[in-house]
Amino acid sequence: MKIPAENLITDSPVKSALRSHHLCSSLSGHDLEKLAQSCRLVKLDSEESLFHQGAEAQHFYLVLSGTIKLFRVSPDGLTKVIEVVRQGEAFAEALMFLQQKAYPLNAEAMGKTEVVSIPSLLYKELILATPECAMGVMGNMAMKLHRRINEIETLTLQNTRHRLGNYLFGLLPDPAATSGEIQLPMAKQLIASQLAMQPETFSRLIKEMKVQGLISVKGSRIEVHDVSGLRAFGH
Amino acid sequence: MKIPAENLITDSPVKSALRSHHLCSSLSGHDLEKLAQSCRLVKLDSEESLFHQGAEAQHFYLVLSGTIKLFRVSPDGLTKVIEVVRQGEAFAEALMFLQQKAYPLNAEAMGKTEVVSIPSLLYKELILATPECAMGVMGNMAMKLHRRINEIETLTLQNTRHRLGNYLFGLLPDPAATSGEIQLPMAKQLIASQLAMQPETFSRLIKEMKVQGLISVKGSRIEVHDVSGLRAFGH
DNA sequence: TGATAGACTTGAGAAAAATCAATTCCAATT
DNA sequence: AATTGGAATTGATTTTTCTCAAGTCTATCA
Repeated sequence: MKIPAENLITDSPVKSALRSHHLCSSLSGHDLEKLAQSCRLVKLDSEESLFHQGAEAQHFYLVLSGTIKLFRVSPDGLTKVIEVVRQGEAFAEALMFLQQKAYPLNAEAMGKTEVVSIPSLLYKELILATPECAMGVMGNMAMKLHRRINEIETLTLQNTRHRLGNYLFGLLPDPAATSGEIQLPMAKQLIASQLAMQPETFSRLIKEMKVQGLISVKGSRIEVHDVSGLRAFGH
Repeated sequence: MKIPAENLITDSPVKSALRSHHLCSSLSGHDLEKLAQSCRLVKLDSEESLFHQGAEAQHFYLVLSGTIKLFRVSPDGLTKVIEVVRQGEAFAEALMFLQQKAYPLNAEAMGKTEVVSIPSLLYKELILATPECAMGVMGNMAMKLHRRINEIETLTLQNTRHRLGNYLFGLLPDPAATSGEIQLPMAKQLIASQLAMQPETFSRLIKEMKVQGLISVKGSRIEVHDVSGLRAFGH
């Protein structure tokens, strides 16, 4: 299952984006190639429209860079934003699965944005051609769903201490051990925003953990000395 | 597509649970019947085990009532809770889709719990037999995913005002109108916990909205007078 | 090497939200 | 109609978290 280096180099951004998305990752190399050839890379300027509600839905989309706003416009001209789709996410795919023929909303770029336009019909054919592939897609979606549920559970934890403790605990390689080492997966401010707190609060809580002897920190590496203490952090 | 009343009456809890779950709702009446006949209703006492890690995975499950704890046990005996599955949710289904043969974790009831045990093999057969059905399942999963993403976005909104405003806004029948009426879908304390705030805070914020003239409240019905004000509540 | 920008940390005060403690309200039951 | 229990509201107080402002640290680049 190794991919030769030369393929990686000549890989188009479109193809590698497809490959890494959960809707396409279980396609065979051959099918992926075929699909990629029918996809188009669409570059949008800020506020440029991608499709309008009511238009025929023959494609679904994957955001390569930038952001897409999905919104509805009522008869009296007011708009409701339904969803904001960020890099790496797909949209209008539920539509395809549910056999709907027209887009029920508008899509418009927020800032310069690149999306991959994927032909729904071909995608469905390829997915359904092999049962393994269809199962693979469902499996990926099921896993994503479970992960989302966990994220939601973390966020509904009462206070910031709780959330941070829980988050760090989740990063431990072996949560059953009494100690371990964590590599933070992104900038601290980004983690803070994911956990719905300010960077300052994040920093202070980390310090508090240090003072309590639960952890020690070198840059983005965190050494956890007391796993159960970490879990209990903030009651 | 009407269901005769007598069917509804004789409907077993198992069958109606299956029907209303997104993994099964797109099965035909006939297939659903067939699947339901191969399912078992499993009643568990508190702390009773459903399956152990390493056991052969021939079923996936749907929680009818109560709660299931999914956890792993490390060599040194410490347990890590991976997920807590509540009423109405399925578990071990990702496993099935991904063709894994053994459960990678343990499942145990937290309090008296009823689950439906669904045979993976039969389910897969039925789902794959008709492309529409497979598509339907994927569509449902895609929609669920989008909904979760929205929930997460609501929860990462900075403050409680924001979250409540956003939540109420989402309940409006016509978000484009300047006013409208909302029926709260559950007890206020439950909504509060979903929005990660205390019931008292919920109550106070509702009052604040009333004072500002944005809404008026009669029990669980809320009349929204100023939709844009509601959206802007809390900046 | 020094300059610079961005990320991170720290402090102090303000604001938001939680907690604790009473009520009040409401619907179900007697 | 009175009783009761849970839900919801309200007030007072404490705690938590945010904000703003000032620094420090670190990596990169000329």
